[in-house]
Amino acid sequence: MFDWDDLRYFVGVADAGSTLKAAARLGANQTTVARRIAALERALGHQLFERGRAGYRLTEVGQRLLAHARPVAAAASAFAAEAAAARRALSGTVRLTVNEIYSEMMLTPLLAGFKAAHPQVRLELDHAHETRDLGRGEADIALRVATRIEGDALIARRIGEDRWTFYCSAAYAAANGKPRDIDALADHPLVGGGGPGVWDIYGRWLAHHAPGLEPVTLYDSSTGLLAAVRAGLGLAALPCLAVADDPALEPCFASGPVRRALWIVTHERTRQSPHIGAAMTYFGDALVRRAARLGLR
Amino acid sequence: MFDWDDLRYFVGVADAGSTLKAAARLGANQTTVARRIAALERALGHQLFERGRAGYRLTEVGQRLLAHARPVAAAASAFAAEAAAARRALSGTVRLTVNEIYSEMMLTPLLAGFKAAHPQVRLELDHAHETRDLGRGEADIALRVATRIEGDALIARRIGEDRWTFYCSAAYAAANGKPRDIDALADHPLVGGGGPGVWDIYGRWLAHHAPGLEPVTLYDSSTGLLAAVRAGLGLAALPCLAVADDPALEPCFASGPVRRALWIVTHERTRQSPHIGAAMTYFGDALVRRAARLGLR
DNA sequence: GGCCGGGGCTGCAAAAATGCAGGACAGGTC
DNA sequence: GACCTGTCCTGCATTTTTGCAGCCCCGGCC
Repeated sequence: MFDWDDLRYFVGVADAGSTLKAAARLGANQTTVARRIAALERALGHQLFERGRAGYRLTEVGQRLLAHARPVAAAASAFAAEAAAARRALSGTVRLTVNEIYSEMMLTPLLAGFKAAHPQVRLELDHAHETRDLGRGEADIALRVATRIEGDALIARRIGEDRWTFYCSAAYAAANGKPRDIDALADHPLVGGGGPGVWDIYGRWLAHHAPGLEPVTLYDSSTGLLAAVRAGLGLAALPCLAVADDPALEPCFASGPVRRALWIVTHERTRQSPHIGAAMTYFGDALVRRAARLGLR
Repeated sequence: MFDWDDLRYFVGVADAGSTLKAAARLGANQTTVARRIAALERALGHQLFERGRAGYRLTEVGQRLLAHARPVAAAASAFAAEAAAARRALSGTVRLTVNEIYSEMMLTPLLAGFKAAHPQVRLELDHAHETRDLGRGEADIALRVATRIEGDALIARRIGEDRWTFYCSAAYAAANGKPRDIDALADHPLVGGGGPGVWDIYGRWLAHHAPGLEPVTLYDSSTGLLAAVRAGLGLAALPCLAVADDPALEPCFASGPVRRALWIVTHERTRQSPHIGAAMTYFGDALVRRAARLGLR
């Protein structure tokens, strides 16, 4: 019987294209990766990869077997996520996943209050770009933008509408004035990027409504994007819920009708845990109040 | 990250109940099994088992995680089956799974002819009691009893009806006479068993139609059951398709109306392979002819 | 044409996993 | 009460795996 752990290397090398890159990603040594692959090939009786100077390329058999190795990898990572979730549940930790652009302005000010109200709960903020699977236990609570939340056993509470508006810094507005509509946008420099989750929405809107316009700079993080706008580098479309009360920013004009809303979401199974329930209530209440204050119900 | 291979030991110990039994089943040393479990617990940060004098008992967390470990094990064994199927395809091997009671009389006489017609094909006969999953590549061709074949991409060819009749040996009939119907059955000794697949059908029929009757002997294999009937030990219900042309056996009376049929089945994906196609045609044709000869269309 | 970087392979020493033998212990059995 | 049997754990020698340090090869670039 082959070593199940070798499937990790199999998938890793197939995805990375070389044992060197795979080793870096898997946190192992190139030699080890090459040897695990060789061992797996010996055990299975198949050559999985074609060795070339350019790297490891899947053989036909390898390709076919890879399709069956992926489910193993998926199941193994689901197992790991479940173990992590159980560990959090036992240690009173709550993992909250949220795009960082919403995190800084909306969540950070609430953390001290939450800590004071629930001193025994440890909070982990997860700003990963990927969407976490709550059903799998990859996170306990998520802040999500969607028209509505779909999922087997997800419990979602609506925070408020997710309106986006073009913003510039107060200093920029004083020096250059503010555009009043899309057509005036061409006379102002645009700052783009913000990472997936922001640029997905913002960039797609730009491409659709103002096809000629190119941002002068692209940031890969939303903190960078925000900092650039605050520093007066130019304009960017930003979610009102997150930045409407930032005194350094001034709204120009709304970027269109609102279809989406921001939701706070958890999983039915994990909501029973008192820590997670407490966090849902605390952050849910506070965020709903915030949305009402900003007129974004 | 934990070692995926340790999940094999996790599931093994959970099922076996002790590291010693698990080690025997997994073909490893008890010490190794215990140490792999300890390593997994360390990596996951959870105690999976309660150690006691009587063996390893799952903790609550262990139970919960076991439910997520099983899918990994299932995916891994599907991967192994796929690799084995690919190996067979490349080496020109065909694996045919069939209950042994059908195998001896129906298939064995055909093997020499098949070998002569297709000398390059290696044939593996699999008499396992479990049903093989053709979709997973656990076998290439199956002989199955069913009212109809259901499955995603299975190709099934009907051989003939699966009628069952009570048989005894010619010598037994000469000495004791033959029962003409169910009611006369009580005056004759019954031989039971035959392993799963035979006793499932035969035993359930007995329990339903002749509740008081107990077999004098139970065999766990169908070769044993057949040999006992041939030796004149008593009567047994047997599939006509398999034994109707056995000169040593005499039919008594049919055990009921026929709902099921015997099918030869393969998977769409594997049928493309010339070896498997050749075997399907050869055995399918020969078995259909046999069924027609015995009047069991 | 020399140089550099990505990639793979080999030899060797260190580290880890494995199997074996032995020991302990609880629960039956004669 | 002596004696199995099934179970787990520990210590030690052996085997296997791993990581590191070189070394080779090839293609692109200055």
